Order: sequence, then C-alpha cells, then structure tokens
Amino acid sequence: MPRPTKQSPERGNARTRLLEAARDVIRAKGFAATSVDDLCRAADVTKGAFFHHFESKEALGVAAAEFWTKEVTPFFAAAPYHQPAEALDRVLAYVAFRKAIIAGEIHEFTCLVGTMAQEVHASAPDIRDACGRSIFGHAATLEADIEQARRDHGITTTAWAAESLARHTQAVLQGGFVLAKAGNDPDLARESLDHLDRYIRHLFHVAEERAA
Amino acid sequence: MPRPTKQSPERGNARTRLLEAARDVIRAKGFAATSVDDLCRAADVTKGAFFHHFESKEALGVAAAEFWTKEVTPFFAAAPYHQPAEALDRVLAYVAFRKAIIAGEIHEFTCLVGTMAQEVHASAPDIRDACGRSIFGHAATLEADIEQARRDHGITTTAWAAESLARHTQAVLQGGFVLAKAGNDPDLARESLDHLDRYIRHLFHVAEERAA
DNA sequence: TGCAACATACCGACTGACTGGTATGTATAT
DNA sequence: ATATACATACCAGTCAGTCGGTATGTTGCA
Repeated sequence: MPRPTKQSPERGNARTRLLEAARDVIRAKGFAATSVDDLCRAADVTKGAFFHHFESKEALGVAAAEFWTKEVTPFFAAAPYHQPAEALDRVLAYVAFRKAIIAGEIHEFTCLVGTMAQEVHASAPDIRDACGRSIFGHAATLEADIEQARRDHGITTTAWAAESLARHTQAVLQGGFVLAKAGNDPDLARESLDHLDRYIRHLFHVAEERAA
Repeated sequence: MPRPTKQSPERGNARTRLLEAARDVIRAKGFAATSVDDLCRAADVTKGAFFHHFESKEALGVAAAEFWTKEVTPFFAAAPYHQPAEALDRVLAYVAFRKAIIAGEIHEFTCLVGTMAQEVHASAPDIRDACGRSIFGHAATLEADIEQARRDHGITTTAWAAESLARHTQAVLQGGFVLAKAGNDPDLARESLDHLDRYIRHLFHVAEERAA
C-alpha cells in the first residue's frame, strides 16, 4: 500500500518504520507506557504520518501484532530445526532452537505479542485477539510434527493431544520470559526450556542423550 | 505505622485500601495504564492521601508487590496441599491446588507480580526486583518438598535440581496465565498445569493414576 | 488534670508537562 | 487533476506530583 518516499527512501516507508519502532520500543517499555510521540521519535516520522497510517494508537497495536506475525512466520519457517528426518527430532530441535535464540538483552529476545496480550487483555480486545492469533498460530505450526512423532513412537494415549503439547511449549516459553524479566536473567528462560526438553523426551520414552 | 482513623474506620486505613485497589486494578489494566486517580477512586481516598502514604507511583508499585507477597504467603502456607504424608504427594497437590484456584475472571486469578514484572522490567527496576523477590521467594517454598521427594524416590540425577524444578513450576504458571489472557480462556492455564503434573510424575517415575 | 506542642492522616485545588488525536497545508507521483 | 504521503501547529483532556490547609490523636510538662 505505501509508496516509497523521497524524504527517507533508505529506511523504508513511514508505516514500516513505525511498526519496527513499535516492535522494539513496546517490548522494552510496554504498550501503555509507549506514547505515540515515542514511536514517532524512534521511527523519525511526524505525528501526522502516524495518524495517516493508523487510525488510533490501538489500531497500531493490532498492526504491530500482525507485523510481528509476518516477521516471525518466515523466520521460523526457514529455521534449521525442520531438517531432521524424524519428526520427534524436529520437535526437540525446535526447543533447542528457541533456547539458542535467547541472546542479547531481554527486550531483544522476548515476545512482543506475549507482552502486549498480558498488558491489554482486558482493555483492548482487538489487540489481545491479534496477539492470540499470533501465539496460537505459531503453536499450530508444531502440531504436524508432534502428531507424526506420536505415530512414529506408537503413542496412543489420549491423556495429551498434539495440539495441547504445542500450546504448552508456548506457555513454557512465555513463562520463561516472565521469569527472565522478573529475575533480570536470560538463563531463567533457558532453564525452563531444559525442563520442556526433558518433558517431551519423557513423553516419547527417549533417553536424554539422544541428539536433538 | 498508620494509626486507625475516625474518618473511615470501617474500611481499614487509606494505605491498605490503596494497596488492595492496586492489587485489583493493576491486574486488570496493567501498571502503566492504571492512573493514580484510578487507584484513589477505587480506594475512595484523595490524592493527598495517596501521596501521604506513597512517595511516588513507582513506590506504590513496590509496596503493592510486597503487599501481594504478604497476602499470598500465609494463603499458601495454610493451603491443604501440605497435608499429604509423602513429599511427592505434597508437590503434586501443590500443582493440583494451583489448578483448582483458577476460577472466575482472568484478572482475579492471575498474578500481580508476574504482570507487573513483565511490564516494568526495564523501566522500573525497583518494582521489577520486588516482583522477582515475590516470585522466587514463593518458588523457594517448594524446594524442601521437592528435595525430600528426590531422596524418597532415590533420584540422584544432577540433570535437574530441586531449586530449578521449583522455578519451572512458576514459569509454567506464569506462561499459562499469558496464554489464558491471549486466548481469553482460563482453560489454557489449566491445560499447562496438566502437563506440569505429568512432567513431575515422569521425573519421579510414578504412574499418572497416583492420587495427588 | 489541663493544656501546649507536636505528629499523623488526610483533603482537594492546583500546576506544568505530556497525552492521543485533529485540522490544515504541501510536496510528489500518476 | 487527483490521490497519496507526509509535515506542522494545535487542541482539549489527563497525567503524576505539589502545596497549604485541617482534623485528630499522642506526648510531656506543670
């Protein structure tokens, strides 16, 4: 929709710059504490540009969640955890990959949509739902491999379903992020992924030494 | 410190009323989106009273986290999950208890300090640290039972420590809350606790049918 | 016992900075 | 000519925080 502009063609259009700023600033400060002016400053655009592209701050929140989805979907689709031939190995490689990309500052590796959902769940249902679609949509990308792993390993229990385990991986991730923030230590997020890895191996009756 | 007052002795003093209001309003709206006036209105006190008791909004945030700790500590200390004779049963009963108290509206059963920590982790270190003390202090109350269960069941692995598993229970809880908010469905929090229960049983090599 | 001196607990009008949002104007591409 | 993509100035409301004041209880001394 937006055309390239001559004012700052090297940095993309104002809409994209605002969404990138939202992704970065909101993860650090939260949605409510991030003002429209903060975003304009970070994106180096004026307020007129902001309200040209977004009808309201809440509309930007929805767009930011959708932008996040559009960024992470190809990122995970291209990630190396899909390579193992066996489905369970792909699931374990996913967990290992999520652990590996926990690096740098906390606001850099944590999840925009988890942060926003927790903050606005009651006051901005549109943003909350966009965040929900992002999280559960991502969880759904794990289901096929989990289902295949169940078949491969002859798992027939109805105690847990692939869909449920997929969601649980996201809960552990989000919870790890909360603890990492509360303790100001990224290792706290990694630690819970180690437990998740061990849990999944238990579910499929494989030893911990098996390579992911 | 505060003495009883004649102006409104029936509702407790202004400080306590403000902390109760903070506990309830911040869980629903988030810290940044909750204004001092919101809290004064909810607590039925004036702004003068607010700033008489709290030097700043941030100071209230710290006090609210500490108030939360002081409320939940006796609540969990008196809970029935301590009754089983065997340590592992107490740990499993804790998970079952956390699942059982997920009831009512989302903002009623979710965790104040998890919510606040996620929101202010970078902008208000004092609040973040108070939240961290609350979460990790609560986690620590589980360590003795987990350690005892390890001994009872002859678990000698160094792959996971009692301290780490205790923290992981909190991560699963916090992550479950995030998913419940994003999906606007408390069942999403309960679901992850079922996985946690199954994980712990796996770790101690006990069947799922064992009563908690 | 009485009373001055003080401390605590609150009240609510006020301030200046900042908020999300708007109105209007202009440059550029088609 | 018209639509898009901005820019600038501005607005009314809200924000955290301040300040002078009052009501009520406590302390210590005569």
